[in-house]
Amino acid sequence: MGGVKVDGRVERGEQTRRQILRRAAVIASVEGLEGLSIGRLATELEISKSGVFAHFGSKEELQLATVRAAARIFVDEVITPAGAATGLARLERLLDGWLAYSERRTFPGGCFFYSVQAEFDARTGRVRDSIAEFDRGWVELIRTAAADVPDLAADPAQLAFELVAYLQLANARSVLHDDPDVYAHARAAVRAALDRATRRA
Amino acid sequence: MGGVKVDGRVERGEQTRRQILRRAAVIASVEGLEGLSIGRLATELEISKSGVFAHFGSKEELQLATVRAAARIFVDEVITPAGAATGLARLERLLDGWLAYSERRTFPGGCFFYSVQAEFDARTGRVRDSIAEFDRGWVELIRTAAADVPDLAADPAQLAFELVAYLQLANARSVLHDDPDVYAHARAAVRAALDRATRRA
DNA sequence: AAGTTGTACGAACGATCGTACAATTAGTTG
DNA sequence: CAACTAATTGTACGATCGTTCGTACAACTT
Repeated sequence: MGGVKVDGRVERGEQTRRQILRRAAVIASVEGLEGLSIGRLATELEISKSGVFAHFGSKEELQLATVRAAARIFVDEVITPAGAATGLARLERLLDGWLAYSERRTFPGGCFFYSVQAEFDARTGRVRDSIAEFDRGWVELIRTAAADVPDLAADPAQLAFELVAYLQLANARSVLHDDPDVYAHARAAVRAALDRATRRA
Repeated sequence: MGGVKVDGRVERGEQTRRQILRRAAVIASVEGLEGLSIGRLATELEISKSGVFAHFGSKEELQLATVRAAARIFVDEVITPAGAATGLARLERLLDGWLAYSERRTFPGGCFFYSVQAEFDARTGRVRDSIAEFDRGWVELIRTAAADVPDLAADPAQLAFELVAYLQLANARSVLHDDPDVYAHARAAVRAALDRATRRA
């Protein structure tokens, strides 16, 4: 497809940009999107500070681009692997995929979005808005997946709330206490909730 | 008693200190404990920057004192009101008390500890340790209260995990989306979980 | 009264923050 | 080759950060 125009300069620039954003997402999952600084990013990547800055034009744009980059990683690691499954299988694969994504520390600070949500939830501005929108989409995805389970004996929205709660707390407590065992609690809670919601009357 | 020694200077100092910490907890629930700056604190309270600093000697000590101050508020608003209740009533009062504490925005950024946990969970140091210890104590309190429910038909640790998960997600989503309705989801989830765990075989 | 203690202050420190802009380098064209 | 363009750099700025220091003053002790 139209990949004929290959300007080596632009290509290199985009690669640098990807490299910056990858590192930015890693840092932000630990230090937050405010703790993420352009100077530190430059030092760690051995790029000039102005070189980093030029790619985004402002810190807010860097933060927004970092959120988008993390969202792509999230989709690749959690949503895409669920593939074309339907019904209960799809819901299970999404939940299992999320727990695995959190547990394997795709981001060193645990789930990127858990970190930045808590950081920006009480603020205003475009960064908060983009984070909130992503969260809405994720919960809506789980709710829809739940609603697509045949003969569901529960309110999909209520079930989605409970399921997402288990995932979030497992991530939070595992990071805070260096305790991998909480994932077992989360998996047990997920299994029990799905059993309840799918057992035939 | 023994409150006979009343050094007016010390008294005034302690009042200033309390005033600083009250504001610090409010700010930190929105901006985080790192976003909390001594200069801003001084400006808002109309105290000199060095005056604020002198009370703590370092930013880390200010952060630690802020965590302790927030912990006292949390105890006053959530744990003390549960009073001397026992069994299921105690567990219910703790959970309801927490949801009310979050919902009424005792701290403008929602639960103080949710905010700072997410901020410090992947870091190291005394601030993170004190936050982690507080969280351990809270979950342990819920687990113990659950274990004290007569004829409990569930593993207390597992039940505590699920209950705390509902509380945390309600707080998180209500702040992020300015949506008070999530508390209804949390209350329904809590009620259902307690019903399940206490219905007689 | 004189001396001591504790709080609060103002000024300044070096470091780092985000940002601006001109100069430079590397790659693409004619 | 020169002309052009896009990515990157160096230098500098004003602001703010946490921190240090010497000082002022009120309140306590003797």
